[in-house]
This record gives sequence, structure tokens and C-alpha cells, in this order.
Amino acid sequence: MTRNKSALKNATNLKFLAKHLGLSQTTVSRALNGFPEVNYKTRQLVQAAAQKFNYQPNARAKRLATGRSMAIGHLVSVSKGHEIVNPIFADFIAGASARYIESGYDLLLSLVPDEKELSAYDDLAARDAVDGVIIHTPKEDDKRLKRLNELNLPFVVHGRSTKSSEVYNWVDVNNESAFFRATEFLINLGHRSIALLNGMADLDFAIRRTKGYERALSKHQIDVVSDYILYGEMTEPYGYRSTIALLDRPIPPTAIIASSILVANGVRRGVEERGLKMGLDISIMSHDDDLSYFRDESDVPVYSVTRSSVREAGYKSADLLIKTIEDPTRQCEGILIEADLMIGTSTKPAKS
Amino acid sequence: MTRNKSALKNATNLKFLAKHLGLSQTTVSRALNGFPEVNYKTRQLVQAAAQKFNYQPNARAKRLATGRSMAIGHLVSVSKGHEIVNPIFADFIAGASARYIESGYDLLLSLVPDEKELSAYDDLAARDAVDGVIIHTPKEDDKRLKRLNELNLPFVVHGRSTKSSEVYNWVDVNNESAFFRATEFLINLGHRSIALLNGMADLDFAIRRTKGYERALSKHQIDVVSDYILYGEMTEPYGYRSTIALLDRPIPPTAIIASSILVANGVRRGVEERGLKMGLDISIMSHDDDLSYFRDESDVPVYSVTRSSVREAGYKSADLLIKTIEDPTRQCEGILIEADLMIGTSTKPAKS
DNA sequence: AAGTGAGCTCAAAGCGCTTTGAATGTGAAT
DNA sequence: ATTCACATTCAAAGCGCTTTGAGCTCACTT
Repeated sequence: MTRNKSALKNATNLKFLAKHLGLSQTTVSRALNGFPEVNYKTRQLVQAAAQKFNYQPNARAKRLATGRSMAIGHLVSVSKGHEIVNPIFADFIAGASARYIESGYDLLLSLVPDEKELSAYDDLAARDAVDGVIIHTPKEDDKRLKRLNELNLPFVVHGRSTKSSEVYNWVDVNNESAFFRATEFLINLGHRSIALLNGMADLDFAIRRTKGYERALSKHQIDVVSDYILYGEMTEPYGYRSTIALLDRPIPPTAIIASSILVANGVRRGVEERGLKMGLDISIMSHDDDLSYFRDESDVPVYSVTRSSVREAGYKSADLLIKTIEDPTRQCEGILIEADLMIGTSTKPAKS
Repeated sequence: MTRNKSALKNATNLKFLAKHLGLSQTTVSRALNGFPEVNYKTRQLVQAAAQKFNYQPNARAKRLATGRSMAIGHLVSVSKGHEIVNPIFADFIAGASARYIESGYDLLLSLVPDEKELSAYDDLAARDAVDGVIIHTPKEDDKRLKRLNELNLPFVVHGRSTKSSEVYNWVDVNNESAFFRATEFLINLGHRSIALLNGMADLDFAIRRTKGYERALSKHQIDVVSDYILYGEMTEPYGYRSTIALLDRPIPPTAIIASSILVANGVRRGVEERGLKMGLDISIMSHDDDLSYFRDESDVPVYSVTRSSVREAGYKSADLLIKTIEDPTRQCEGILIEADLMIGTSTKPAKS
């Protein structure tokens, strides 16, 4: 083990400042933290001196003294083998980070292997390293919720865990309604065989999406063909491969709904490789997380999509978590975000 | 200000453990931290008890006592207006995080608005919140390097800052050579008018890429047409728009080099919209950061690319930073990664 | 003149660890 | 029996902040 001397990066500490001002540490600390019992003039002097010496309270000491970590944990689990980082992740984090900065929280990020997912939360709690966590991509019955409630660590789920019996905070897009509307929109255009390229089958949002899709079909007396519902990791190649497979069937679908814009890109590739025109020969819809690096600024959007900003979801999740941390008596809350339905050129009436 | 009582999430602290064992805190601490002066049997007992009570030293207290934050900062600057999070970021972080976990560091992430970029480092240093930082997407003469050296905060640059006179650690892909090879590869296929869809013009890597591209042209006595070099935010729509513009010129290029696989996707969209066949009618190359959600697992790769794993760069950057933090006397080091040239179906000999 | 209370300020006690420097016990060497 | 070295262990002093509880002034009542 290293026996490191503290490098003392910043010599301007409270002690120094207090001595310099001829005041006690108590008064200086209170002056800077906005306590009312400090004389106006004293506070002015203290603030001026703090400014002058660029004094910032040492984060480590502050955390120990207050018993608060002023940090939020984001654990992202990565499966061994196919180590895919969800591309929506970056935008979600961007939204959350903006909210954290407003309240002075740090964002602690950790990518953990699948199998260590649960114990990673135990560690975090035992070390008391964060004041709360955000749960990403929950399963239909996610074990993490129970564990976190037991650990008494505040958390917010991005998404939901339908079959979990836990009480918890969540922020979610109305996936069921979004995919219901997308499907119905295609049905109203005359499409009868509509394929769904969904995410991984054990994820809660994927299940809700299927549900919305099936509800629309049922409503219009269209049989659900289980062959038309595919599940997989939402990558561009997945969209491509699935599309090729679908188009090569004896009876190919006339419309495809993709679970993300990345998948939709793969779908387009497949469609074009088979010499078809998107929109004209086959309609394509997608869910769109409004990712910054995929944003479509053109006047007429390319894809017809159900759109919902994942960055906004990040901001709202962070907001809810902070409220929960700062008021432990607070009731759990769920925030449901409705997606917008945007019509682009990728959907056209079905050929008759 | 809140006057929060410490919630005391985990009652199993050192004091408790020591009392329980009938030992001093000193001995328990040393037993757990592997100090040699602890009796073998005592250590066994201590470790057993720690295990039993799931004792983990409180992170806040440990940090204050050791004077180390055990955290690395990643500041990502986001421009107001077009708030784009670089998509390679997620994979880079994944690589870095893996290395941090090995050594017990936390990863502190913060997205700061452009204009606060420098002061954000000051804050981090003054609060003494991290032991080091990683610099993302450096400019050709990046002000951050000087600032960090002044602050005496260890750092590693992902990329380089060619015109900076600072001494610093870096991990970079050999962009110049990669784009030289890509360009020469196209030239050898008979292409003479080759467009380059580069990243933002003030970024160091973009400048190096242009340099490699121009060097290849010069070597083969081909005039550099400045109209053929475009700069922009590396998104899919940028690839698309630029391609349309290029193809609609009186003399369109016969080959296009894209700066990222995301841009290449846009290029393909433009090419196909103009009714051309990728490879056959126009050759496309790209740089490929081997992003997890874009990975092309097919036998014959779609794109011809210069490939270099950004995740690996993340791991190496983290490794270099940790070494620097743990040995402050260490000399600065630069790690240059060569990209692989992979031939796909998107490049064919130029039509004569 | 004594009593009261508001307004400020302070010394000191944590927060839960690590680390220093001293103390103890043990057996070998003198 | 005394000394010395070695192996263990411990009490106490930080780390740099926040917060408690007390104290000191000064103005204002009664």
C-alpha cells in the first residue's frame, strides 16, 4: 500500500482564510454558506477574501463533515462478449449532468460487468460513495430495485419495471402508447403486415412496445404474427440483417417499425440493398430518442417517428432524484413522457 | 442551507469493527490495508469480521484521511445551441472505466458549457475533487493544457495539441498516417478527385487528417482542391448534406473519405438518394472508431475503413493517467496508436 | 440598575478514516 | 539477570470542513 503524503494541491484552506481575516473558522464557514447570523459587513469581507484567494472548500473535507457525498451514481452494465454501450446513454447523461451542475452534485459513472451488477450497488452503498443512483435500462422484473430499497439508497429508474412489486421513482416515455400510435398510423395507411424490430426481449420498454403494437393490431382486427416481432440489440447491423431476412420471406411485410433511429438506419440499408424505395415500396417508422448526433434538421423529416428527447428524460430523472435525496420523506413519483408523432417521407399508403 | 444530520447509511464502521474484535482501530485498519506488521492470525480474524459485517471503509473519510480523491475527472464541453455529445464518447468512457475499476478509482463526469470550460478545471482543482483529468477533443493549440500544468493537476490528453508548447501526456491515433493511407489506397484504385468530409476545422485530429490526405495527393502529383475538403460536426446529416452538395457539382468526386462511420452512413444515404451505387459508382472510405453499436460483424465489411478502437484508447489513457498520478516524478509520455486499414465493398477501382 | 434578548462571534467537538510515535511482550543473545 | 531486537499492538493526532453550545456586546425594557 502506498503511504502518500497529501500533496496539498491548494494551500488556501479555511484555517488560512480565517487567520488571514482575524476571524474564527466558524464565522468564515458560516459567512460563505449563507447563514443568517453573520454580520453583513463581515460577510462582505469574507466573501471578498475568498474570491481573492480563489477559496473553494475542500470537497473531501466537506463531504466527510456533512455526511453527504454530493454525488450521484450511474452504473451501466456491460455484458461480457458483446460490450455494447447504449448510444442513447451519452445524451441521457448530458441531460442529467446539466441538472446536477445546478445543484452542485457530481456525477459518478461506472461501467460494470453484468454479473457484478448487484454487488456493485452494495459496494457503492457500503462505501457510502453516492447520495443516490439512477437505474438504466430496467428489466421487466428488475432485481436492482429491491436491493436498492433494502440498502435505503435513493434512486430513480429511467424506464419502469412492470412486474416488480417495489415502490420506486421513475421517469419513462409512454412506450406503449407511442408504439400503439405508430402502428395505428401505419394501419390507417392501409398496411396490414407490419414488422416490429424491437430491443432485447427482457427489457421492460421492449415489452411495452410490443404491447402497444399488438393492441393496435387487435383493435383493427389484424392477426398478430409472432414472426413479425423481432428482438435484438439495437444496432445498425441488427436493423440491416433483420430487414434482409424480412424482405426475403415469401410474404414480406409492407411496413417496418424500428425501435431506434440507429436500427432504422440499418433498415434503410437493407431496403435499398434489395432495390426498394423507402416510403414508396415499404414504409418505415421508428422511435427517435432525439439523439444529438442523429438529429434531423431538415424541413421535411426523413423518417416518420415517435420522438421523445432522451436528454430531457435525463434532466427530469436527475431532478426527481435530487428532490428525493433532499427530502427523504417525499413520496415516490412516476413521470410519464408522451412521445410526439412526426410524419416524414418514410411512410406512404400501402400499395393495393 | 440545509443542516443535515448524517443519515449514517452504514453503521458498520471502523470503530464498531475494532470494538467488536477487541482491537484498536489502528490494527484493524492496517490488517485490512495489508500492512506487514499485523500478525497473521489477527489479520485472519479481522478479515473474517469485515467480511461478515460487509465492512467497507467509508469513502469520504478515507479520502480525507489519505488526501487522495481516488477519482478521475472527465469534462466534456458542450456548445450552447447545438448541444452535441460526441458519440465516440460513450465507448471511450467504457474503456477508461474498465481501467479505473482495476485500481479503485471513480470516474467523475461533467458536461460543461463551452464558455466555462477553463474555469471548470479551476473549480475541480480548488475543490480538490479529483486526482487527475482526461482532456477530450483537444484543439490545435489548446489552452487547457497550460492551465492544467499551472494547476499542477495530472492529466492525459486523448489526442494531441500540435501547436501547444506544453509538455503533456497523450494517447492518440496516428490520424495523419491513417488518412494518408486511406487516400493513397483510393489513388491506387485510380481515383483522382477525392473529397474529404472532415470534423470541425479547429480540432487537432481534423488538421492532422487533412495533412495526411494532402500528403498522399502531393506524393502522387494530384492537385489539392480546397473545395473538396469540408469541415463540420461529424453527424449523419452532415455526411448526407455534404454528399448531396458534392454530387450536385459540375464535376463530382469519384471517392469520398468520411471522418467517422456516422458520417459515412450519411454519405451512403446521399449516394443512394442520387441513384448511385456505393462502390460501383462512387467509392467511400471512412475512419472507424470501432464503436460498439456500429460494429460490423459481417464477413465482408461494408465499408473500407481505417479502424482503431476508441475503447482501447480510453483504456490506455486511463492507464497512463493512473501511472502518472501514482508516480509524480514520472516523465510525460505519448502513445501513438496505428489504425488498421480494412478493405470492404465500398471501394472499387475508379471508372475510366 | 438590573434584566432581557437580539446579534455576532468563537472554541471545541465531531465526521470516520490513516498514520505517527510510543508501548508492550517475547525470545535470543550477552 | 540484563540487554537488545523484533514483532505486535495501541492511543492519539491529524485530514479540513461543519455544527454545537456557549459567550460576549450592546441596545432596549422595566
